[in-house]
Amino acid sequence: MGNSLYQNLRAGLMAALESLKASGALPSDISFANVVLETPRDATHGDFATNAAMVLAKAAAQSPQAIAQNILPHLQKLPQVKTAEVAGPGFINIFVHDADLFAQAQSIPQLKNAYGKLDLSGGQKALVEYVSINPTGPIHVGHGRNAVFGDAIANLLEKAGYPVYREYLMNDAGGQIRVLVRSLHARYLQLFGQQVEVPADGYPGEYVIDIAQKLKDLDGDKWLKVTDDEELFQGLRKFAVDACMDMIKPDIKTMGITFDNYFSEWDMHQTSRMPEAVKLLRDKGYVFEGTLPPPKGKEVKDYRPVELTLFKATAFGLEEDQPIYKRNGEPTYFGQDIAYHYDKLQRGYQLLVTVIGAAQAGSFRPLEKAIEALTGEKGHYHPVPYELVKVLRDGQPVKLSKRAGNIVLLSDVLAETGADAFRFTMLTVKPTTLLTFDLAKAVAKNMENPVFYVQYAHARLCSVFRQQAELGLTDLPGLTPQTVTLTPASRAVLQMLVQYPLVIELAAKALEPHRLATYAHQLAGAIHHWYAAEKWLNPEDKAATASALAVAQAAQTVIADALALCGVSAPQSM
RNA sequence: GUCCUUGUAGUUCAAUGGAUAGAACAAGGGACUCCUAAGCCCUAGAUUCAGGUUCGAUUCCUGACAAGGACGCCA
Repeated sequence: MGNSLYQNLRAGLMAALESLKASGALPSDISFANVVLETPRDATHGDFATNAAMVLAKAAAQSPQAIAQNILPHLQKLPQVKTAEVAGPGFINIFVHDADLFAQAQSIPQLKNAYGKLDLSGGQKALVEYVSINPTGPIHVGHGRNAVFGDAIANLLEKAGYPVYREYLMNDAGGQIRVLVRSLHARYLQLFGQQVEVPADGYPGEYVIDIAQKLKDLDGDKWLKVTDDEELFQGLRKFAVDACMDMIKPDIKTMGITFDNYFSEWDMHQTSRMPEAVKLLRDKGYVFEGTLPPPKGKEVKDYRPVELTLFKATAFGLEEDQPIYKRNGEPTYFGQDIAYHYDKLQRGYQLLVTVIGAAQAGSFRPLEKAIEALTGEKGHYHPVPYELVKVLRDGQPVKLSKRAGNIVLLSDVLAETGADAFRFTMLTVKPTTLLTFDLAKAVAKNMENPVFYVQYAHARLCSVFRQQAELGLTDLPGLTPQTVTLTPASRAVLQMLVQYPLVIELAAKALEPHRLATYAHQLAGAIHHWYAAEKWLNPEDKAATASALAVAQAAQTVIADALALCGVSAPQSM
């Protein structure tokens, strides 16, 4: 994986530390876990900097200065390093040769999207589960946030070297589907002129009428006389679910997202996954029959203790045990979730990522413990909570609720902003921030959207190469490290390109794709700055032109790659 | 009452424990005879409060205060 200057340099730093350990200059039991090679904000602090001396000082019982002085000679011996110096409280600032920076630039266009590619998987396969909206209605804006993050995380993990499987969990077996079917049937009866109300707790949205119409077109009056709830559920479940998925899938497609699998919970329950998982947990002593204490949050008048099948979450330090089956024998959501994740594990995935609404965030802890119990290992389950989107319409917050019917549909927003703008806007903000999405701004003033700033940088680069062809500036000299000319502005761009692998690594490890968007925006800024500061195409100075274009080509590769990971297009012109 | 998330510029948001806390919009002021002005340059403007850990805290811990959310066998 030594295809980047950054990775090579970090390897050199770690080797230096190891040799100091071997020579006795550092204690033999010292840990380098907290040592980082970073890219300083301030360019005068070097191309790279490390905190090694400071973080090792205590364990080594030496001053940061003394350790730094020991490390320095090793770093200075590295071929890429021009100078290395101790600064501030014990930073080691490293400047590399322009020639090495430039060599990196030249290699990037050839590497294409292999540049920044890592192998962090450790042999693990990743399953990223996202969107997973209940098939009971259309997608709203908040769900779009889930989709954008899940897809970007999947892209990011692939870049980081994981085999990635993208999955949508269809909750097509639960109580909400029964509610949907009841609502559908009510609408269906209305189409036949019957005075029936949609159930109070049902889905009042108009889309249910459309589905009812389809049902009428398809089956005629077949369901007119049917009154038995269970018979209706059995008969109409799949039809209702499919109709809702038909509303959901186009929006997913519009965003440029494809899933490897739509996982049906109903289908899973036709298999023995759930009993298998429960038996496994029972055999390990984590499942038992017991009663739960009364709920704490609110007064429950009709509370009666009932014996249920429980998961022993308290064995893992949680407050309460969790029911796996309801009193009527149906699995609880938690129970289904155990089975579903057991299924993921059985399919050979070890890194289980789920983009999950913050409202459910409290419930992922028991699941985390259940997976721990199943595997005997920690660290398989990685929930990524995301907050709701607060939508402003005419400056007033709009409440998002499928049940209330006053939702802001994702398809409406996408139609107005476009997929690129929507995705990038969502990605510039970390998922745990309660995001305020101002419709007026997103729609009317989309010229101010940061996505255009980044895409424009890419388009400008493309434009320069078109100009180059028009000017016939094709007989450029081959460059050697001696003939390379870097200016402050082009060097700044190059510095940003060099840290790309680090950005990938940090974003992938933290499952935080918004860092990519932030990085892309910063890189675009450096490109615009450079573009305005200097003219790249200069027929009078072909060596300088060649240098500039080599950096520009590398920049084009990286910004296009970063945009691709975000799921955003990189236009040739705008 | 318990738990989760979040408090950064007038506003919307950034900042792997790191050096002078960055952008954008809004405000004020500039620069094209020149590769795309959806761009560039300059000015002003912020870490809720109090402790603690650390060489170093916006970041980690504790406690206030504030906002949003969850709290039976609902998904």
